Amino acid sequence: MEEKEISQAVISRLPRYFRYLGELKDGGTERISSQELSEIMKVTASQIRQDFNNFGGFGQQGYGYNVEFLYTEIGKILGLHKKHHLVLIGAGNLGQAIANYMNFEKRGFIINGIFDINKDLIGKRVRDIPVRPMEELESFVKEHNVDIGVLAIPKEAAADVAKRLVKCGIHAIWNFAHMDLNVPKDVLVENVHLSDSLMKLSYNINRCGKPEDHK
Amino acid sequence: MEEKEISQAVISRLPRYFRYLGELKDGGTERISSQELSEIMKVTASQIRQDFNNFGGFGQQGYGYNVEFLYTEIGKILGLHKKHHLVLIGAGNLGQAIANYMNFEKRGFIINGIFDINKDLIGKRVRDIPVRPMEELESFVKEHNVDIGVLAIPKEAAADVAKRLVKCGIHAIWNFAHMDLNVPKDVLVENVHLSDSLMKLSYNINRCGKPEDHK
DNA sequence: TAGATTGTTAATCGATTAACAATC
DNA sequence: TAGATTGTTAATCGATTAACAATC
Repeated sequence: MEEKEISQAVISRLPRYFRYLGELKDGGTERISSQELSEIMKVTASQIRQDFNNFGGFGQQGYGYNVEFLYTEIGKILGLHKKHHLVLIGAGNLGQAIANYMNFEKRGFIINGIFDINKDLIGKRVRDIPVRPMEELESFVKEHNVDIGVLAIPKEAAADVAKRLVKCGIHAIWNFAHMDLNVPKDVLVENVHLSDSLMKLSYNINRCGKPEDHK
Repeated sequence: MEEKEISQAVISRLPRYFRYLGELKDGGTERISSQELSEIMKVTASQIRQDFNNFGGFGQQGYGYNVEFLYTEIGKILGLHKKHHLVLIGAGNLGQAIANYMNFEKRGFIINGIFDINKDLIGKRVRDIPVRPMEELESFVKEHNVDIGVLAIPKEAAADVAKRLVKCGIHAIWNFAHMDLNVPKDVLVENVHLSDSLMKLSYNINRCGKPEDHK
């Protein structure tokens, strides 16, 4: 079967669709047209139909889309019907926040292990998961069939840890460190660069507030 | 003077340029050509020159760009030469992580106040800033000339708090809550949707790993 | 001056939107 | 069947890349 490449622009929108459809479903809406959805989400109906059609026909002419079905299908496309096993590197504030924020768990993202170099943190439990020393990383990853490495460590340590993760077979890294990782191209990296995001906001404050201000 | 609108695509790239230029500067590099930078950053030299030229000529033919100058200029464009005053709403794990992660401070982002509904947290100090009760939000914002509201609270509370922030004059929200905010169009919202990011990663794992797998 | 590299225009590519025929 | 709304093709728009003249 033809494997038409789907653009990252489309993929970036899927979680948002998923979110809105989840809310509609929970609110008891059974069906929705691209037109209605476009008004709620503030995008064009055309884009919605194009996006969904990348994955085959989810709708029905004259009817629209079944909310629950569409929700489930997008969930599947996003791989949320499968379990993912994660290790979290870095049990500092951010690491703990990620671990706790994790009602991700109900979406199939399970933190198997937490690691840190800081001896004071080792043995401590975050969300009932003990913090382990970095030395155990490799053996742990291999034993537990880990999918995803989460980097919640300072940028100084990130390159080294990423390398270790890749070496023991991890193909996906969720990177909160303040740098770009240099990994083989079969390794996926999804970055969350908080300061980039804040700078973008800062730019727009400057611009929109007082137009000519950066001179 | 003509105010040509700069696309968000360009703006999204500025923090990354800023990051790399900072590193080059710290590493002692004085000048760099778009060609050299393109190799380091893995983008085209053409895009680099186009991006910079949105803001006027930062380079010099036959020479390239002065790293320090370019770094400073992009910093200014991003508004990093000005101080920003923030209030953080939500002193849970994520809120604390954000507050502590804040070597943002050296970039001019100053957390003036931290707020929470949880009575147990009130009075507690995060980074030496006391957590205040939500009742004090409005008066605090007005007193301290606050620019940016940071929402590190559950989505259930987000809409309401956003409304309160807008009402007392805040025009920029850095939103970590798991929902889109509905605000007047003169209010800027920069979202950090962690779960959207993780889902994107999940999609790509499914796709790249085993091509035909979502059926 | 000659060589290098920008600034900028033109060409290409991709993504979004519009339109409409297919069909439920 | 008639009305509604999708799936899909065509048109538009914007962003990226290529090319090259300007100039340091």
